[in-house]
This record gives sequence, structure tokens and C-alpha cells, in this order.
Amino acid sequence: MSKFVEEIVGLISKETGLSKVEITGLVEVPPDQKLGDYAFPCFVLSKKLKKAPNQIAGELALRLKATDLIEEISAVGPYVNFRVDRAKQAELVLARIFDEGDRYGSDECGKGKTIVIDFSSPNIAKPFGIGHLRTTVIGNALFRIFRRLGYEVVRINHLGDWGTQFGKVILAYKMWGDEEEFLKDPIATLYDLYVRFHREVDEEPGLEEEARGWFKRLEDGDEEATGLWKKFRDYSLREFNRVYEMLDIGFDSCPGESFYNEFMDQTIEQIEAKGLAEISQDALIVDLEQYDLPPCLLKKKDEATLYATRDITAAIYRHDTYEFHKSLYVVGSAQSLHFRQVFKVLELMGYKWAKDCVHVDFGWIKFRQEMMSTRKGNIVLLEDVLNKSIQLARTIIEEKNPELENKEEVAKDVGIGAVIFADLATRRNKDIDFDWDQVLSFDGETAPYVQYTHARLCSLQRKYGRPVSIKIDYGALSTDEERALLKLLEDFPRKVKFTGEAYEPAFICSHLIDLCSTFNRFYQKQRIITEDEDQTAARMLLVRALQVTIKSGLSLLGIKAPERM
RNA sequence: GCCCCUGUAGCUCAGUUGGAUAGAGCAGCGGCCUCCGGAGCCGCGUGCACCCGUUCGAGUCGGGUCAGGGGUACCA
Repeated sequence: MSKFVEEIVGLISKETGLSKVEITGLVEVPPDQKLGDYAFPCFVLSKKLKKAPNQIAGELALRLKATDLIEEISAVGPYVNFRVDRAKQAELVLARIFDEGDRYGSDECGKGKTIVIDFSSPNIAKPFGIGHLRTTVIGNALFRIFRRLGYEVVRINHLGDWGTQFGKVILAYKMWGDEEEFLKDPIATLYDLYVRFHREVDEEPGLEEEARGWFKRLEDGDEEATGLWKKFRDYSLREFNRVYEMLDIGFDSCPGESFYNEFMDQTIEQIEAKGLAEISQDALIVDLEQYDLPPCLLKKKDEATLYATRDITAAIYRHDTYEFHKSLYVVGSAQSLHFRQVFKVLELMGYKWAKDCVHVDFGWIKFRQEMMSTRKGNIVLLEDVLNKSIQLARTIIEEKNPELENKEEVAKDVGIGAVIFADLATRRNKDIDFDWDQVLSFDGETAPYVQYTHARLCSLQRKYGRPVSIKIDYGALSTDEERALLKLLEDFPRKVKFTGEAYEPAFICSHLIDLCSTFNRFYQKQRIITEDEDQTAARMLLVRALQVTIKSGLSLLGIKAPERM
């Protein structure tokens, strides 16, 4: 909590007899900066004192005396408003940022704790579509945020490399596959086969049964099935890595669902030993009716396992391996029932840590215009989106800054940043309408706007040409915009923490937009570098702090901050 | 049928634990310096799906209605 709030809480508690905790919960920030920096609403006191809140505020404001940190106290309606000593506030914030550099916003709260994040997790033999963007970038942002908060973070790519679908792909490949075609474009070929399988199954329903048989053989370690599966997996991974490299995203472990195959029997035995399992309609299930949940299926009638079994096994494995404080699953909301079942079974198995498993869910990406016109099935490839965005960035650079040195690198940073930001900026639980025009927009509330502001701040520092110092006249930062900027900077660490608690990277996006738009307004109105050396020195320290904070915020989202663009 | 999520301006979205006149961006129209980067800035807007309730106070909490999406035993 800020020193200023502490001070205010102290003052009020002395005068009113309310507890500090209670007051802390009530202190708020007024909607208009002109009213003050902090406010205390007097409604709660009106019952106790049997007086109108307006009257109480008036009397309270008279009794409270200004201090070193709080320079003005006044009543407006039912609120007591506080104005902090601007110079002190500026000094506290700017000196700290100067000191911490681009680690500003870090915290110790995660020290000694491990968080496991399961994210991205594409299915092999299927194209990496735009639909996989959300889990990938949200997971990566959470990784960076928790790391900043002091946690050990383990990134897990739980590849979808197991399940009945591979029986289908194997069978389809055996029937219609072509080696040469496969090597040319592995995923597209496999995906075509998969689509064709579903088309042909309508006319020959027997294929379905045959495919299940192939998955069963795979699960039993059959040589031919395993060989094909391995081949599909290797080539798919190679293509995924291309996308991960573009996004600059990595993983600490990529075991995939298949990895847990050998532990599956153990899990089932354990569940049976607890007396939780039963046979129903020829399948092995855990009945969850008394918890208002549908049964959790462990084994199909043909004895093959299901994804719930694999997720339960994986959860136990992860806890044994990492002794996590939290285990996150960044997976679409379509699977929320599935996770409720899995977590419930873990709880019934007696694992107390089941409560530390969190489904970090998110809405769908839907399509409006382009979906039907996309040639490759009904999928928009993530790689295509990234490439288009980079291409647009190139074009704009050619137009606005053709002299730029490392154009290609900057075009990548900007183009990819735009795509990441466009996704992260919307709150997780909302569905996103994928719209080319919106993703490929570099104006307004976008990554390029933030990056542009950052580049502008860098440019100012180059132009200034002298080292920025913390020995300045802090009282010189006196305009409304400077004041607002100081508060936004002060609030940044709290925002990062809150973002972690809510698993909601969008909070950082909007904070960055606030910082940038406020600065740009300031920049437009006021000259930064002038004849007035004291004022210039003060403003340059602010510029430096903003630049560093924006860079820090972007890096938490997995977005680069070029110095020129 | 039952369960979950969503419903704020023409479009896309903010609005942290209920609080002082509900905010941005995009698109449209009109402007901006002797220009520190115009990927910028400024101006133009009577909108919280609907109805009840709780409260001094509801976009925010509770109940109901309507609309959209998702899930609901052998896919993941």
C-alpha cells in the first residue's frame, strides 16, 4: 500500500475510532483528479453518528490536519478528499523506478513457490490455427507475470498427441496416404486425411470401429501404429516450433498426453482402491451424482482410456514432480465441466492440493468474414496471421521511416506485437470476433501505439543527450498530466500483482494504454526539452520512468519494445 | 430439459472489493504547432437487453424474463 494511503488511514482512524482495516477498505480514488488524490466516503459513519454524511464530512475535514505527506484536506459533499504532497509523491515513485529499472513491478510474494502452467497444447496432425492463439499468449503472459512476482514457473505444453483421433489418422494414412506428399507439407496432409476420413465415414460406418481398433493397438504398443504415430508427432512438432519461435515462446516440458500412458494403470488402481470406480454401461466411471456432476469416464468399453484419465494422471504427476503452489490450465471454457470433474475426482482421491488446480478458462475466437473464404479447410492459420501483420508493419515502415536500420526485426516486433496485444486486450471470458481489419490495425488501442509511444520516449532521451538524474526539483512536475502520470506509474506494481491474482493479462494492456494516452496528451500540450534546465531535467526523469515502465509492461505480455520504429 | 458463460455508443471493448456527472478505441465529419517522431493530439455521442428486489446509493449484488454461445457417458 502506498505511504500516502497509510497516512490517511492513520489520520482517520484517530479521529473516528474506526479500525485501520475497515478504513483501508473504504479509501478510494476520486473519479476526477481535481477533487483530490484520495477520498474517504462518510456514508458508513452516518448511521453511527445519526447525522447526514455531508455534515460528517464537513466536520471531519475541519478536524483533520494536514501533514508532511498530505497537503490538503477538504470536504466535498459526503466525501473527505485528500491531496498528497506532489513533490514527495514524485520523488518516491521516480526514484524507485530509476533504481529498479525494467524490473519495476517485481515482487517477492511468490518467493519459494512454484506455479505450473499448462498452455498452448496443440493437437498434433492438426494445423496451428488462430484458435490456439489465446491459450498460447495468455499462458506465456502469465508465465512472465508470475516470474516477475517471484514465483518459480514451469511451462508445460501438454501436446494433444493421444486419443482415438490418432486411430483415425493412422487408418486414413494407411488407406490414402502418400509419403512424398506428407513430407512436403506434413500437417496439411494429415489434416486433409483427417477431414477425408470424416467424410467417408458417413458412407462406410465400419471405418469408425476400425479406427478405434488402431488407437487400441497404439495404446498397446503395436509396432506399426507406434511408428506412424511417432512420425506424425515429430513432423508436427517441427512445424509448431516455427510458430513458437516467431512468438518467442518456449516451454520447460513438452511431455504430451502420450507421456502419461504408462502411469494410467496406476491411477486407475488408485481410484479403484479408494472405492470410487464402478462399471456402468460397460465403461469404467466415477459416479459424481451427489456433487451434481455427470460421471467421470475413466475407460471406454473397449478398455481404452479417455482424456479425463490422462488429465488426472498428469495432475498427480505434476504435483509429485514440482510440488506446485498452483497448477494452472489455460484451456478454453468449453472444457470447464471436464475440469470440474477432474478436480473433483482428485479431491475424492484424497489429494488436498486439488483446490490448487485452477482452470484458467477463456472464450472462443469466432470468425466473421474470412472464415468461409479460407482455402485450407475452415481454418485461419496463425502463421498466416502473423505473416500478414509483419508484412503490414513492413509497408508502414517503408512509408514512414524508410531510413530505419533494422527494418526487418522491427517489422517482426511490431507485427507480432499487434497480434498478441489484440488478443490479450480482451478479458479472458469473452468470446473474440476475429476480424482481419481489427487485428491488422495499428492505430488506437494497439501494441504499435504503445510501442510507438515507447520509441518516442526513447527518442526524447537521445535528443536530450545527457544522463538522466534523480537529483531534480520534484515540485516542477506540476501539470495535471504529470500528476496523472505519476499516479499511473505508482499504481503499476499493484496492477501487476492484481493481474496475477486474477489471471487476467488484459489488466496490464489497459494500464499500458492509460499510460501512453496520458503521456501523448501531455507531450502534445507541453514541450519537454526547453531552455528551462530544471524543468527539463525533471521532465526527463519522468520520461525515463515512463519508458522503463512501458517496456516492462510490454515484456510481461511477451511483446518487444523497439527503441526506434 | 438441466448446468455454465455472455448481453454497456453504429462496430470492438474498459468500467478491481456496490459509491460523487458511465469511459476509450475504431469507423465518419471537422480541426492541429515557429513540428522534441502525425503509428500522434483536439472537437463532434442523451448507450448499461428487459422487469422486480436488497441498499443512503446498483452497469456492478439477488431473483425472474428475453437473446446469443458453450457443455451435458465412451472426442479433446
